[in-house]
Amino acid sequence: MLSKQFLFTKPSLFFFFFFANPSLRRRFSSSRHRYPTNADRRSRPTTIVSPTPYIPIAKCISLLQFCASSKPKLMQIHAFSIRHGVPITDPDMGKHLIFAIVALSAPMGYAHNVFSQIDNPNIFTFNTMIRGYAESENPRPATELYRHMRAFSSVKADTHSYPFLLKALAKLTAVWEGEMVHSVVLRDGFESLVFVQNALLHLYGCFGCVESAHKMFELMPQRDLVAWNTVINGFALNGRPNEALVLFRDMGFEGVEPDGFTMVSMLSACGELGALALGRRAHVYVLKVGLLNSNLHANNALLDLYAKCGSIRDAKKVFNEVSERSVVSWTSLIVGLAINGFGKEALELFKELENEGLVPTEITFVGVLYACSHCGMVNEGFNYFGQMEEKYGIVPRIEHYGCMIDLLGRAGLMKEAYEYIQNMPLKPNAVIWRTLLGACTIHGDLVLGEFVRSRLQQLEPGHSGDYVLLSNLYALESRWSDVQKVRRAMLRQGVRKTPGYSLVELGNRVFEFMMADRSHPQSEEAYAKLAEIASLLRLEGYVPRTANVLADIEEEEKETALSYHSEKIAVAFMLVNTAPRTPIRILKNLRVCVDCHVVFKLISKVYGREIVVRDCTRFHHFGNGSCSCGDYW
DNA sequence: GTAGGGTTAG
Repeated sequence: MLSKQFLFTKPSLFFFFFFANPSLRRRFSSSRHRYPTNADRRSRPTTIVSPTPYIPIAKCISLLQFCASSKPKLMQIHAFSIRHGVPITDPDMGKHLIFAIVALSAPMGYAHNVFSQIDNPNIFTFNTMIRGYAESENPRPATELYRHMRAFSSVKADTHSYPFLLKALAKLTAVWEGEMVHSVVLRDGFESLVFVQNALLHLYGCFGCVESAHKMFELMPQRDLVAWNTVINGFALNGRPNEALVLFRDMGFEGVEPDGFTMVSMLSACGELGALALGRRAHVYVLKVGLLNSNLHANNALLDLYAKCGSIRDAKKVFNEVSERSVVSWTSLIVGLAINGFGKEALELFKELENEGLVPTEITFVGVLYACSHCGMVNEGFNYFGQMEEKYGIVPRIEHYGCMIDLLGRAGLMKEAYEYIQNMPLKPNAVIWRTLLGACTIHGDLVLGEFVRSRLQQLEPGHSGDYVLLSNLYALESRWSDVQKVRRAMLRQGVRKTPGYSLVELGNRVFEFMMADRSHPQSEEAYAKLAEIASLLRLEGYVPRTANVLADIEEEEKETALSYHSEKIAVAFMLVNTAPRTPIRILKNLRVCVDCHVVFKLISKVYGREIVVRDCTRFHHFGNGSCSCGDYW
C-alpha cells in the first residue's frame, strides 16, 4: 500500500525526470503550446510510465486532493505520478492532477503535458487550464485554449470559463478579443452573473476604457464590494483620481464598507492628487479598522501616499512602525526619498536593504539611479548600473538607460550622454531623446539640442513639451526669431502648450490656479500679496530670471508674465490664508521654472515658511532660503 | 473552481 509518507520521500525522481532532460525542459517552458487533436490522442500511450503496480484511481485522486490542499512541492506530485504510472488519461484523474498543478502555481507547461494526454477533457479541465494560464505570467494560451474548445470540442463554455478568460484578456490588453468575448457573453446570456460582470468591469478598466466600465457599473442592478473596488481602482489606475474619490464617497453613501482593496486604490488616488489632508483621514480610517500592520499592501500604499505628498517624515514613520516590510515597502521609500531630493539617504537605505538580505527589483534600481542622477553622483550611478546585472541578474530596461542619460546629461557630460545613446543595446525611444533635450536646455547646448529635436520630430511629432524645451533653448541664447519660428510651427501644426496649473489644499478643499488666474474671489488679496512679495524680494537682491518665457516680449512684460505663474499665485494665496509658519504645499502639473525656484527659496527665508512643491517630475523642499534639490534638477 | 490591489526615467 502506498502511504502519504512515501509520497514525500521520493522527490528526486521528478528532479531527475524534469531538470535532467533538456528536451522536456524546453517543451515545458515554451510559451506557445499546440493543443492535441483527436489523432494525437489516439496515437499516444495510455499512461506516462508504469514501473509499479496499478493504483486505484480513487486513491490517486484523494492523494492529489491532499497534495493540492496542503501545497507540497510540485515535484512530489510528479514523482508520485511517474513512479506509479498514474493513468492520467482518465478525465477525472487528469482533472485533479491539473487542478493540483494550478493550485500550486506550478509551471503551466507541466499542466499542458497532462492536459494533452487526457481523453475527452471536460469543462472543468478546460476551465482549470484557462484559470492556470490566466494567473500565470504568460496568459496568451488561455485565449488559444478557449478558441480551441469552441472550435474542436463538444464542450461548451460555462459560467466559470468567462471570469478567467476575461482576466487573461485584461492582462493581455487584448481589446479586440475582449470585445468579441463580451459579445459572446451577451449572446449566451452570461452577462447577468455578478462574477462575469465584475470581470468585464476589470477588463474595460485594464483597457483604459474606464468610461465604459463606469457606465456598465451604473447599469448593474446589484453592486457588491468587488464591483465598487474594481471600478474605483479602474479610475485610480487610469489617471482619474478625482473620479475615484467621488466613487469612494458614493460608496459610503450607499452603505458599502470599504476593505483593504478599496483603501489601497483610495490612498493611491490621494497620492496622485497630492491630497495630503484627505490621505491623513484615510490613514486614520486604516488605523481604526485595523488594516495597518495586517495588510501589507495598505501599508505600502500609505507609505507611497506620504512620499508622493512630499511628507517624507511621515513616510519614514510608517516604514519604521509597521511590523511587516516587503521589498516593495523598501522600494517605495527609496523612490520617495529620491524624488524628494534626498538622494544620499536613498542610497543609504538601499545599502540597508542589501544588508537585510533582500533582493532589489528593477524598480528599486530605477529609484537608486534616479537618486544618483538628481544628486550629481555620476560614478555611483555607473557603479549601481553595473551591479544590476552582475549582482542581481536584472537586465536593464529602457527606463534604466533613461536614468543613465539623465545622469550624464544633468552633470553636463553632453558628449558622453550622446555616445551612450549611440552605444546602448536598446533602440532609443522618444523619452530617451527628450531626456537629452532636457539636458541640452539646462546646459545651453544648442547644436546638440537642434539635432536631438530633429530625432524627436521623427519619433513623436506634435509633443508640446519638445517645442517648449526647444524654444527655451533659443530664448537662452536670445535667438528670438527662432523662438518665433517654433511658436509659428506650434500654431501651424495645432500643437498647444499644456497650460500650467497649481493645486493647493486649504481646509477640506483643493484650490486650482492657472497662470494669471483672477477667477478666485480672493484673487485681489493674492495679487496684493504678490506685489508685497516682489518688493520684499528685491530688497534681498532678487532679479527675475526671464529666459523661460516663451516669447520675444519686452523684459518688463516678461517679468509680469513670470510673476503670475500659477505656483506664485498659489503661494500668495496660501500666505494670505494660513497662519504664520504653516508649511505650504503646492502641486504643479509642469516643471517649476527657474524664476519660481529662486523666488520660492527667497520666500522661504523672508516669510519663514517651509514650502513643498511637487512638480511633474520631483519635489522641491524650500526652507531657510535653500532647496532640497540643491539647485540641481 | 468563478471577479478586484501598491512601487517606475522626462
